Amino acid sequence: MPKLGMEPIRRRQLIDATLASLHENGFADTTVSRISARAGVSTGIVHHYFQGKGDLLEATMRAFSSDLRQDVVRRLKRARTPRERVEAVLAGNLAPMSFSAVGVAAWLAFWAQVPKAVRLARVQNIIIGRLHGNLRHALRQMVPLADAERIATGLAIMLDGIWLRAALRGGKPDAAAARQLLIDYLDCQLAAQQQRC
Amino acid sequence: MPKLGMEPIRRRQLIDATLASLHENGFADTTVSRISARAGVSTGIVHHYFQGKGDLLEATMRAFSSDLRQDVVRRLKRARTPRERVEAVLAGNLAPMSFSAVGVAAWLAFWAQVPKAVRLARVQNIIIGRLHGNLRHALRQMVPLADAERIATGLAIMLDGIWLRAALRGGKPDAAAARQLLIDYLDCQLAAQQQRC
Amino acid sequence: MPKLGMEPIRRRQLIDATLASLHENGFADTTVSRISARAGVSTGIVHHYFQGKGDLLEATMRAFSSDLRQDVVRRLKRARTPRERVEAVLAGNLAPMSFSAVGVAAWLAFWAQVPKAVRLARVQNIIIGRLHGNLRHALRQMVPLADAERIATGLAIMLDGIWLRAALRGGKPDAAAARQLLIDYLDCQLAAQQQRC
Amino acid sequence: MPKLGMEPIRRRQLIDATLASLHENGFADTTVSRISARAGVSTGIVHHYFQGKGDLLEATMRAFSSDLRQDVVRRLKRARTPRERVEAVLAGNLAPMSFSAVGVAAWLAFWAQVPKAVRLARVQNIIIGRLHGNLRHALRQMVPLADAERIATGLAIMLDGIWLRAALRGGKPDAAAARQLLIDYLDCQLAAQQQRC
DNA sequence: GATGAATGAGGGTTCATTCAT
DNA sequence: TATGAATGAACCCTCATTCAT
Repeated sequence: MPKLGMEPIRRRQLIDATLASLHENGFADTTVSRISARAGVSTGIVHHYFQGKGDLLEATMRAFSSDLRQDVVRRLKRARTPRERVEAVLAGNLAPMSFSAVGVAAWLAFWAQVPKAVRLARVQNIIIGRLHGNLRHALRQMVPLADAERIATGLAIMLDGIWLRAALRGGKPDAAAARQLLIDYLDCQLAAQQQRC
Repeated sequence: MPKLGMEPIRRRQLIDATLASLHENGFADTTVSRISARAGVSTGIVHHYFQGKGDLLEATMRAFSSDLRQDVVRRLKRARTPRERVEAVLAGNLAPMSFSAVGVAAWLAFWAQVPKAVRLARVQNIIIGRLHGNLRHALRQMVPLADAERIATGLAIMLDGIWLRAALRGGKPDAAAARQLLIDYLDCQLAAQQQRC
Repeated sequence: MPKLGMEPIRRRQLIDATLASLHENGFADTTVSRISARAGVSTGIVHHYFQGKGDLLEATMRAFSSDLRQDVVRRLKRARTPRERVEAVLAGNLAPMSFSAVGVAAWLAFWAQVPKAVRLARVQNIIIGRLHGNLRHALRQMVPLADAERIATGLAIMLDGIWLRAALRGGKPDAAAARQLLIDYLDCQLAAQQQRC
Repeated sequence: MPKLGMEPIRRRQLIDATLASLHENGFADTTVSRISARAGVSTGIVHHYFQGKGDLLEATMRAFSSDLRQDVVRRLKRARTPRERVEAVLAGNLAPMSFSAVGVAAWLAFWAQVPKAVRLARVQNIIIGRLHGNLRHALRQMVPLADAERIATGLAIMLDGIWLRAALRGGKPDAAAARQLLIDYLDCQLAAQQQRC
């Protein structure tokens, strides 16, 4: 008699083990057998719940981005003003759940695969699009469209730089300093825009 | 007498082939045999001029960073004012020689190895240190130290974000747009600082 | 459920194939692929059941020495007098199971690795120690300790010479002639010792 | 203008370097490049003075055995009685020049190649033949032929066992202890033979 | 559902040998 | 005579994947 409902459990186990291994071993040393060992299952199981290693990696990237997204959405719902919405997006991208040692390390590993892995590139595009969209939409209510576009791009790129640096430095990322840098950029740009009017 | 003086020639050939392969095949598929094939030599030659694959990769990273550095230094020499010096550093980091499709792709590949490759991490730290130092030093003559520090960090992180995005997008990087973003950030910060006085 | 209990079977298969290859191809040409081919399995399997080639070689040496030891122990159990015990040790070291064309060839190959392979040296030391101990203990009951020591050493060294010669000559070792030589040595020494009293 | 008469010098350099490497690195790690490095010449030179690595190894074995032989011959010339001649042969095989850490290590390495290297086997056979011949001839004048044969074999095999043990133990071989063992064997056998008459 | 035994292609690396100089 | 650049085959080993159980 087969155990029922194991699928979501096993998938999550393997995805978590993949994230952990990306952080601990790096992409090159994240093998199927290491992932399954960390998940406490056999190697064969990976191909039972995923089509292969590539599929597992893609699922991991999606799961991670989905977590991040949900956090941002939750924060956006609580935001009352456009400014609060911008800050909600930034805060969501710096929340400890995602902006962690494991998170940034895994994400850097994914980035490096994007240029050659079409499936991962697709996920990456969606994430970038969502981030830009969220920022643009909120900023649009504070400044003209062209400025909103420009500032959104600046914030998004700076956010990428922040994640990258966090991954390169290792250790627990400093969310406070990161937030400071972004808010500083935001304030400066908004002030300059005000002045031009 | 054997052929003499082949070492620098072969080393450069292999380094160039490595850069090309990182761009074309990605890090995972950059194998010794692919590198040597592209360089038009046998696989054995790699171990004749380098300690191994890891050594070749490190040498490639160093060579690339050295090229970039020389470009920056050359530009710094021509700069007359502090402002020109800041712009020289930025321009050097966006010059077509380094900020190219091949360059950013290779660099992303290296970034991904940094967390697990101590040797590459060392190179990376030197580069970051140099970039921050150059920016800080020039800015120091325009604004108070604390502000110089802050703006230098902002510019450096944004520069990383820009390279990352360029690598993720693929194709020829848009240096003009990148410069715009950085100059915009710089001007905005300098203006804000002026106002506070 | 996968096939269970394959480990001891496969290990023995591979160890036997290693012994055969050492005899047939010599140490230098005993490669993982030749061993696995002879065992009728893939090359990968070697690293499934052993840490690597070195581990397999060590395991082979241990298995061989263990076989030899068990034979000696069995014979020692049947021996009633000290003299019978000495002969039991010698006979065990000349029994067809170990003192065969394959056995002596493999053993010569191992000897040659001992000076540079710490792991194998360890095994070798244990074997030598056991041989000396067994001989000394039995002789101790026939002659004074100093003589027992001396005769044991003579027998052990002669045994090594016999195995070495057998390996160098090739073909089926001549156990009868070897036994003759050893018994001759033993008798001569015992007689001389008697006379001195 | 070519340097003349380099051949014997270079050959000897390479042979000495080979012996040294066999002792230091073992057979498996005695490569052409290590040998030539130790001899202070280029790798190509080996194939200039020898047909290849195998030829160099054979030449090394021959040179070593030739040295040993000359030492024995010199001692035999000085021997006045049959007994002195037996002892001369034994002493020659235990003289520090050959019976050294380097010598026994190199010799063990050669032994291991004998079963699969016809050329080396040939050299080995000559050496063994010479040793047996010398011993037999001297003993023939002291005891009946059958006994001379038997004792010569015993001494020769024990000598092999002694060299083998010395190689396995490492460090400087103990010639005195070895001589003791052989003389002890010789005396015992001669005494027993006397008695039988 | 789950195992882990088994495969075999492909990885980096070493090495004896050749050859232009 | 002597060099060392260059080759390419063969080495050990790792790995994603498959499959009988």
